[in-house]
Amino acid sequence: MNKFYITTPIYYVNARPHLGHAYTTIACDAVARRQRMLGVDTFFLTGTDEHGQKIERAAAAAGKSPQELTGEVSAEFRTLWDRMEISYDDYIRTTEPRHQQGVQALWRTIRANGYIYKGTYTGQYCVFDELYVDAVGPGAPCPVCGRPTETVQEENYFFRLSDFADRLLKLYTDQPDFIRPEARRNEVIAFVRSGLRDLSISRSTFSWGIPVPDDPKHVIYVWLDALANYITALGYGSGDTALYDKFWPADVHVIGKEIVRFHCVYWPAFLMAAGLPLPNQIIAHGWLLFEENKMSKSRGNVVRAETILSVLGSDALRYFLLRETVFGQDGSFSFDALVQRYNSDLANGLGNLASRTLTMITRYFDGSVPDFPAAAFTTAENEIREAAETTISECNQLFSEFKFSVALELVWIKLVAAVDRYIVKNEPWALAEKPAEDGKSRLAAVLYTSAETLRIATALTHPIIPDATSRIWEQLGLGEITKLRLSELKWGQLAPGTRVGKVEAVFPRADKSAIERMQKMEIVQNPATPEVEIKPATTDATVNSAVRPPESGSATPKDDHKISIDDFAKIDLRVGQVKVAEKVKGADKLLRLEVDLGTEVRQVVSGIAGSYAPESLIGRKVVIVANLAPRKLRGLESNGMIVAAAPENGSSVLVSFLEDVPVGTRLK
RNA sequence: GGCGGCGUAGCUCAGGUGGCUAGAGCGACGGUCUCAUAAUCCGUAGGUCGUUGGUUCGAGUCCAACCGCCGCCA
Repeated sequence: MNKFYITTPIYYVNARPHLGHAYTTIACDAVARRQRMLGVDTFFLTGTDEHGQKIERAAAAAGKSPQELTGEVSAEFRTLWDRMEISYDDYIRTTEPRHQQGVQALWRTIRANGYIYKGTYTGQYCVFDELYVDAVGPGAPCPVCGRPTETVQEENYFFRLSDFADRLLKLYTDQPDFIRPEARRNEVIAFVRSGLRDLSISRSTFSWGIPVPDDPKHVIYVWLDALANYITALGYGSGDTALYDKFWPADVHVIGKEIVRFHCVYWPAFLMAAGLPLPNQIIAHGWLLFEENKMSKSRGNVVRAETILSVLGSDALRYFLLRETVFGQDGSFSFDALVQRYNSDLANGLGNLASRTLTMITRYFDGSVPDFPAAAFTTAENEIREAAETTISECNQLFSEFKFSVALELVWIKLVAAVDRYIVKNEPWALAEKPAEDGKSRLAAVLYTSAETLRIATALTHPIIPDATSRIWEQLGLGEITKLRLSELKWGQLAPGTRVGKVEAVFPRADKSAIERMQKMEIVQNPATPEVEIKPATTDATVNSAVRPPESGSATPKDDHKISIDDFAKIDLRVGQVKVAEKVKGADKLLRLEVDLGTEVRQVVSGIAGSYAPESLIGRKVVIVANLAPRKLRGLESNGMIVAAAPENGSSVLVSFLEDVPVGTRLK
């Protein structure tokens, strides 16, 4: 069957799209585009994951309905993909009826096969990770994210994951390429070998999700919901399963390394339980680090793709991400490296080669690809030709292994740089001066060889840099590049007599100001430094350094703003525990809290109602400025204040501890 | 703590089963051409191959310990 089905994860809409999302999606797009160019019937799916308690709460905090919030963010993702020339064939949202219907059908099938039962769970739950947490007591932090967990007791449906350990291990053995890279595969095998417990697959403590069939008090666990998108988008569980019949199982699910377990353990088990075919491969890439640090919302160092798009264009971003990083390993991003790559590889490399080659054809042959006698094709030409032919076949292999960086490097070394060298050695401008007829035919051979190599390099890189290569293709006089069949690409297909178009730079050089412009845009649009809401005068470097991202530019504290340790010691920061929390009537943003400081219980009024529901705070350990002068807010006396980070989007994030700390402990 | 991985030129990385003078790309420095986007091309840069011991005629390449970094352990 000549088909290819590739997927990105569906992105969780609790965060705005950033470079990490772009990275996954670009890699999939490059592969999908290449498959289409090979003539394979290709289906490329992406979408958004929109259910769960986290979304429900985020929406409440933003004063929106979950539908409004998810609609907005989902649209943002889609807009970004369009700007990045992502050629997805379908975009699924888990809130769509077609998905809900498919998920419920999947549930029913698994249940009918006897793999779902009802049980009770008591313990800690991390809302952020949508995760039940074992082996920690009440109030303990989530081992994954460090956020406080909540104690819950609920009746749930469970999935008999424990039945699948043997079948999963057999799968990993029989299909060694099922999980890649190798390191991830080994981790998964170790995990499964250590024993599988049944998995809770329903929630009854919130309602933003897909109802469990025949028991609508429960909603289906977000991961079962989300993973199913890979089949519901194809029509599984609907009246029209034509796409499903044609494209399932997927050829490859591309994911980030943080969700390996869900895709390599749970998903195959769900499919086995439902009696459905398994995907052929799951490939996990690494993280994109920003100047050595993990990009994350809480660090405030998330880089938005839009910034790069607006300054350098989509090809620059696509090229950089796939060239600079080794797929599977963590990669690092910086504006500096981006601009350097752009200039050295794209502007000075491919762009300049196109420019000089086409200009010479225009100048010396009146804009028409020259013909030449066979005798003019010498050893030098033959070397280039052979390099082009081997590169074509090696690219096939490298792309199929997701080795984008190697493939691109190869094209640049074997084709782009080789032709630049070839041109200088053969000096077409000098040949053009020669009056003799042999000079003319050599000139023709040199320019034909250059143009033909340019054509092949353009064809091979089109899946990665679609925009510029389309334009080079047109300038070569070849029309629509999408009509090209990569499977038939070979040397000599450039027809003499082809009229080249108007020569225009496809990658204009970027100057240093590009870096500054991008940095400035990030700082304005993505206020990187959450300010610690103590008091302006106490924004001391020692307090702030923990949350200050590197290179936050203008935020560097000036010496004359520094304070002494004595100044800092004036602030009495203490650990307290919230005993009572309630809304202050008539005030949207205020909560009245009673906080136990060990020696006394204080009343504190805090403007965090937009970010936290009162009930979610009870029992939580917080940091209190204990010696703040009392102040009246809405008639209530506030004795102290709660320390929270205050990102500029208006929400607040309370300071908390990863380890347990006794109430009353002084911070210093 | 258990299991696994990594540490090679300023930067990013190659270096199956041990053996020519340890490589590539980028950057830096010097030079050149002029078709081209102040692009190209040529040359140079002399890196304890994390540390310390082993095995061996010979070790980035095998073994051990140690240091540092990272991943997985619901």
